[in-house]
Amino acid sequence: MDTTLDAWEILQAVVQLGGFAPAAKKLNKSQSTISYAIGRLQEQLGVKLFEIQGRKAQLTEVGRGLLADAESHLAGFHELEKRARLIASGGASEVRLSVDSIYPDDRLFEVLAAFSQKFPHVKPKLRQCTFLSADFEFSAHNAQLCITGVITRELFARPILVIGIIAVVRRDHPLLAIRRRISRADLMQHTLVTIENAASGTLKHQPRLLAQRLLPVSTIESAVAAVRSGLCFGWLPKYRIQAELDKGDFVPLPLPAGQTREVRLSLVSREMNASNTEMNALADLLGVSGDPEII
Amino acid sequence: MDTTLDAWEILQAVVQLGGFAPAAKKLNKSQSTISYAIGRLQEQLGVKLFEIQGRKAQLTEVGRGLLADAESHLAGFHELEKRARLIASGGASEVRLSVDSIYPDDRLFEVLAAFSQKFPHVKPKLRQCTFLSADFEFSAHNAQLCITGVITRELFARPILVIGIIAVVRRDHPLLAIRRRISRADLMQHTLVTIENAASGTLKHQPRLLAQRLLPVSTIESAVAAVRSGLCFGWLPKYRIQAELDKGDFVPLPLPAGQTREVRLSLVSREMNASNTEMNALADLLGVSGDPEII
DNA sequence: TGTAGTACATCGAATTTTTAGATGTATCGT
DNA sequence: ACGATACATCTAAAAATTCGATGTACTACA
Repeated sequence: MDTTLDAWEILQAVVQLGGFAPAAKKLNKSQSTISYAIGRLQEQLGVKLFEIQGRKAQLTEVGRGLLADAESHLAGFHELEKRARLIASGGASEVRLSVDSIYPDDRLFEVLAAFSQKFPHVKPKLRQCTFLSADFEFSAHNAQLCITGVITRELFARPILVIGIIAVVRRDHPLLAIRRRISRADLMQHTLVTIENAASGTLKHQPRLLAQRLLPVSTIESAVAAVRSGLCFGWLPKYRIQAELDKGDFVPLPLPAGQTREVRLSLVSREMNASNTEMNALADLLGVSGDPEII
Repeated sequence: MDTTLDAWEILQAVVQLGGFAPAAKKLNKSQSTISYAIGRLQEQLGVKLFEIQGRKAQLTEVGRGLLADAESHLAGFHELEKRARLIASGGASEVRLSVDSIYPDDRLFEVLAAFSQKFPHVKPKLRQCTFLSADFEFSAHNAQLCITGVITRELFARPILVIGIIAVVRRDHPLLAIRRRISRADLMQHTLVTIENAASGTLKHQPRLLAQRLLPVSTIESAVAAVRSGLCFGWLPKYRIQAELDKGDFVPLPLPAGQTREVRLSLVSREMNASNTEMNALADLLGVSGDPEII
């Protein structure tokens, strides 16, 4: 990393205040320091950030583009330092939770609300993972708790929820016109919506047929919408399409037995550490104590 | 800003490689430099990042939490430097576009696809603004082009699209049982879904009745879902609920004339600068040349 | 139980980076 | 043309970072 946070911050100040001298005054530095910092930043990046128009320095288009992105990350580090100092002063603690996006939102927020009420000073930090991403997201987010269906490493995992997945189509889909049991070959004839992980590979839990025509989407919502459009069939969590099933808009495909799927979600934690009261309370609310519910 | 990017990067390396010495080797620094940097970072943040367990330094829970956030922003700055150097080598340029979330997605991506095909080296940077946020988002994102319905400043704006907004309910909603013309008083009796800007105030284009029971949501999708649930009525873009209207699931409220709304989206740009070919091409694709379409 | 080896901390000197103040150059308003 | 403004450059001083050496605490192994 060549550039420094200070340099970007100086750039931001110069642009906001419209000149080197005001920025210098605000940052309690000399004007030459500002000039030096800007010059250095330009040199490191290899681009001109300012263009001298008359006696004013005007941000270039390139500079505008780079600064636009830099500002959010700059704010991120400010936030980070603030948080650290809050923690330092004993102000707050946090519990980091990564949740697979297949986990029902209402359930999640209900739990989070209950938790926040019980531990008002503890900030639950949530990260909604992409669909069925494995527990390595866990380490990426450095989460303490992770709700996932795919467990690859030797971690402490407890089952909490089983989500039924069924293959459905819109009520007027041609697959429903077939009178006999639907075979794999029948499915091959039609487009299947799949939920792809933006980052890496595709979903594993969906029984994939080779050479299947696929419609990749990025969220469960989009997949439901795709099926609603009548364009394709899809393997979807039952609870997410209950309304459509009740109304008769969506119809489950009459597949041979064994063709229903389920995702077994587990709560994964780093250690079976009993010492962290807050974490254990959250785990409890998420349902580790009882038998896994089936929806 | 007290901390430096270098310090965070060192922290990251130490955690990734599991020790001071390996991190030192990787970063081409001496071990004492690493030790100094970590010590300084801890001092600046006021928290212990590592705990010495035996002769190994173990990341504390606090450290894990802070690093988790820092990593994404760190990656952001790396990305930023990379991009700057790409631009420096004449590799690429970009067009930054901010779009109100009410703008139809399919239309947007169609335009973007056509644009990318025409200018493969130009990266269109997209930002989907929140619903009906004004053009000050424009400056926040430093966008060159902005599609918005609210124009507050003296900028160069050209109308491109008119989106019809209608009040709808689910077909079994009690409001439809009223035989006479629906009055304001009738509407007051029922819950209205509103799309709130996460950042600031609420939507202005919806005729708000005082003391109306409100259900605030954050996206148009959620608002549609709320109406679909039958819980409330809502002012929604017609094009987004066409399917529901056609099927008869949603029914427009028979309001007195003048109670239909529309959002007039304009393409706003900083200057009427004719020099930027790419920007003008994108503007063209977005429909500035013809009359604004009405949907 | 002693000894070699590993891992991080600390120290002091050398180096590098950053800073301020003075000065230079170009531009603007009058 | 003049003084004022805005940024660039120069130089010396101040601050920080860096390194290698050494110190301390622990582990593993004999």
